[in-house]
Amino acid sequence: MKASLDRIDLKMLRLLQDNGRLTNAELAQSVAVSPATCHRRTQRLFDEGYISHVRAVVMPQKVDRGALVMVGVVLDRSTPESFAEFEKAVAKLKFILDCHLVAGDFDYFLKIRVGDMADFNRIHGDQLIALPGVRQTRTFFVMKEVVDNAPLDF
Amino acid sequence: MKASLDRIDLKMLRLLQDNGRLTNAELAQSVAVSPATCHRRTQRLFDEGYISHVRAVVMPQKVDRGALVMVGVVLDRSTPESFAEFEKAVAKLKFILDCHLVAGDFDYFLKIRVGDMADFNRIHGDQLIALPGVRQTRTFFVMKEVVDNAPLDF
DNA sequence: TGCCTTCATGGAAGATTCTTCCGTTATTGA
DNA sequence: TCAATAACGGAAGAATCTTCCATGAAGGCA
Repeated sequence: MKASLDRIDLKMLRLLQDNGRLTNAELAQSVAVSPATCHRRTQRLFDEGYISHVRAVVMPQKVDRGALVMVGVVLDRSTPESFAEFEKAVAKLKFILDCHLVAGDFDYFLKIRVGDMADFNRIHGDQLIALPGVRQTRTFFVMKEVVDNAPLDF
Repeated sequence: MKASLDRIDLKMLRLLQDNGRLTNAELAQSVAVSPATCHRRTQRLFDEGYISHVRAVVMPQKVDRGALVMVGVVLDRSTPESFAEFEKAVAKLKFILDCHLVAGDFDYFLKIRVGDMADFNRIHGDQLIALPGVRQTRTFFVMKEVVDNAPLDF
């Protein structure tokens, strides 16, 4: 958005996106500036919000969250209050990775991670269709994760 | 999967997921072990694949990738070769964040980030419908990102 | 029980890195 | 051209990393 990122900043962003554990010294060498300058620039990337946070990516299969499900949701009514209530309730469900208001045949798309299909069926019955204003849901079980959460290309 | 994670390992995973920049010393203090032990445990979490990588999360809006689109794809034929060819081609398109083979009305679901709708329309015409074996696509423009890529709850 | 093996832990210390200050250089605008 | 502003790299004290080693706990077995 802002053109206030020069070639060095962009390279730093890409390197940190690929490896958030890079030390300042390594990063400095990779972009050919001094550690002091690199430190200052990195700090700016955080301070000005170019990097929102740094996250260790936990392998879902290793912590019993190997099942991925996409769910399309249609609400009863298309009122702002109805949307707001739904979104507020969704925010409390920690197994929901994505929740996006979309244009098209659905109102919302959800991306959900659980242990297995049995888990999902229980959650679907207990918590999803119980969300406020839900008229119908359509479930798409993910059979193969071809690409999941790829790094941003910029 | 493996029950080889004790309470300390799990806490470390959660803390590192929330903040991948935690220093070893800080993490050690948070989970009440010595820096040496913490260092050894962290290394194990990486070596054994509990943490696949650490990533700086770049704000899409700041690098002109503010538009998010979900796309459902149906292929011409449901043969293994057809699927393989499609997946191979998808892997080369860097603007695709997610690509999942699903059960249901679609064959694949894509999650795509671009600069704006004009960008997407160009990409849709040039690259998406040109993917091998695509019979039809259905586009869902994201109007509001309620939750995007939430941390894994485990 | 007593002993041995195995394993995880914390202290310690040299090596590395971080973080900040400061003088210098490059860029901008009048 | 010249002054003002911003960005740069060197340097150094503080903090951290990384590894080695000795200690102590847990489990198996006679």
